[in-house]
Amino acid sequence: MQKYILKIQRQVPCENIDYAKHLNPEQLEVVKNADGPCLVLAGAGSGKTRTLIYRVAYLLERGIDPHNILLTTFTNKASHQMRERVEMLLKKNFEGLWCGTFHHIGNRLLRMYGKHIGIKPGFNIMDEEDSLTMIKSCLRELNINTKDKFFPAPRVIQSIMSYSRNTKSDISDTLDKHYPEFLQIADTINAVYSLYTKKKAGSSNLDYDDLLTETLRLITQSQIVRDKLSAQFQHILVDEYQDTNILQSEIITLLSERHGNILVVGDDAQSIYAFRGAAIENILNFPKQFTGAKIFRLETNYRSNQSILDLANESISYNSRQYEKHLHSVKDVGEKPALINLRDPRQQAMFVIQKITELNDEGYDLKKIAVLFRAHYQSAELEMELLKKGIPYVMRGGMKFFEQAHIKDVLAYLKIAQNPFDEIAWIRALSTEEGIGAGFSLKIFKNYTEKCASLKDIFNEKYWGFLKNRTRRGFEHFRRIIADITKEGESGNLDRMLESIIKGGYEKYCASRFDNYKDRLDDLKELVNFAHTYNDLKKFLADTSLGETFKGETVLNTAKDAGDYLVLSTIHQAKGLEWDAVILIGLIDNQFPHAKSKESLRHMEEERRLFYVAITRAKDYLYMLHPMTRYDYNYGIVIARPSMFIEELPENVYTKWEIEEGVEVL
DNA sequence: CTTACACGCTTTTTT
DNA sequence: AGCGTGTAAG
Repeated sequence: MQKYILKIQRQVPCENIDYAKHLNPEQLEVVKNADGPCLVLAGAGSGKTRTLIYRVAYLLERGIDPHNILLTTFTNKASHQMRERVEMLLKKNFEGLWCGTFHHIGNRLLRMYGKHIGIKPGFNIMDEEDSLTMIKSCLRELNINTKDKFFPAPRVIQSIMSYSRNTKSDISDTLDKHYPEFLQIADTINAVYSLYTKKKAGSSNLDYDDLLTETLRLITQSQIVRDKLSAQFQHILVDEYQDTNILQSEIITLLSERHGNILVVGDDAQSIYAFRGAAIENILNFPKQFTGAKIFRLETNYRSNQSILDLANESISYNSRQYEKHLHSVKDVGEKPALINLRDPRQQAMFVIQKITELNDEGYDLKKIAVLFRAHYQSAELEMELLKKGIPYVMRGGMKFFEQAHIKDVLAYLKIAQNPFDEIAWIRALSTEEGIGAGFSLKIFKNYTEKCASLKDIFNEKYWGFLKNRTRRGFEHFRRIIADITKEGESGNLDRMLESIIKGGYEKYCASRFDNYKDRLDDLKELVNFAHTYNDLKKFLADTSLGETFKGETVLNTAKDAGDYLVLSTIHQAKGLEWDAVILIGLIDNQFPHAKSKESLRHMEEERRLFYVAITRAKDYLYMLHPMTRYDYNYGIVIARPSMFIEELPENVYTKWEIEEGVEVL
């Protein structure tokens, strides 16, 4: 073999960006000197994203090739924004840049190199619901009596398995630490786990957790791949490091083996994902793990006024385990956060409405205001009032576009075309056919896997004699659709494939099954439009499964046409965002902190960090609301105590407001 | 075997 | 209040 060097022309490194002008000295230090292992402790609102973006731009300007940079983010949205901002800064596109969530990066690596560890590049990705369906079918197959009151619900089994995988511990460990009541059935759960693993492999499916565990296995087991990748990634940058888990930290450790340029950014005070396996130890132990690591601190807050920050600092000081920080604001003292006691959730909703109306009149667009809460159901009353008053709003999170039944039904057919042994997809698609329900779907799929060698064999009559009447007609329809999409698929026409599913029968099914079928048909049209931008089925399906959004948030009908709308969000979803005014609702005991978190100090401290995250979203105004009653599904309306996160605060960090009802005659 | 309907149980947070 | 399971009818 002969080596041939292809010379790649690069622009001469020249500094176009005036870094010193755009960044403060703390940030500048990071941008210019973050070589080798580096930990950046970035307080809330300290411009951590900005710093990362400028660091990437700086590297690119110095001639580092984009494909040698790996930048991981927490959400898809964040990754798009980062890429965009880097491109805006340098006025150039960087296609090659590796930028995305760990799950995305894992997906990409496994498609490219999975074959080294026996993973087919055409694998499908299961979302949480798919994985739950598979767990249920495992339970059935193993003849486990799930009706026993004592037996954990499938959802619980799912979280046990997922948690143990994300923390790299075995099932019994997880049970011992977090679900001691199920310790005695560890064997059963292990049996479910191994069948689940087997089924997944058999149907060439990866679930979300696999995207991490298999990526780690890939670079652990294959020396060739590890060498290649660790040579490639000259610079690795990780955002939100406080919320990474042990798998993720091992992945980046291995990937940085060769060059050692690993820059992690985070704030231990904002670690809020331990419940799904995030290891706050990653950030706490980073200096120990990488001896000689440089530590940077970003302690200037550009977001909140000093009063809001004082309250935040006071609150977080009740937590024991943390890095020492001294966050200070560049803004004035500003207005003290308001603490408001309301009679009940309804009065709370009325207060919110009046307050946002006032703020609106003062010149704050609705978009500058957010209502935040611990859990989705806390927003029910408010949503009703907003609808009544015709105030446009957007609920962040909630049901995602690609998680809706009608979207998943249609995509199931495409998944079969992509990966003909995808059990979940078969069952899903078949179940939408008339005359075929849960029972026959499974029978048909079993028959297919046992007798057929390829998808073509579904057209071979000798295998399908056992189907009669209605079921047969349903199956024939299914075959016709498969035939159509296979044909369209040959020319790589994704939108035509979708059209043949929708027009070929799903439309009718949709109308008969859903009463809001018109909205759903509109969604399907949008799906077709979205598909039009793709020419690779694999990529299209991966993007849809990983929750790549194309509409941004689900904008409610009321808000669709009104350019301005209020944001409603869980605190988790509000991470990384900011608003001029933040209204925190439902600050009551058992809801926030959540009842289940009171069992251990660890959980309590995580809840307090969540409270900290909520407070530090606010720039100018912060309203903390606690109604005196709440609705309990066992007892009906019950008295609610204020959250301990409020009660523990000294009274000088907030202003108490008294509510009096005055009658306004219209 | 499918479908329709009623009851009862549950509700944290999510890539 | 909504979903999933359980039951009875087609």
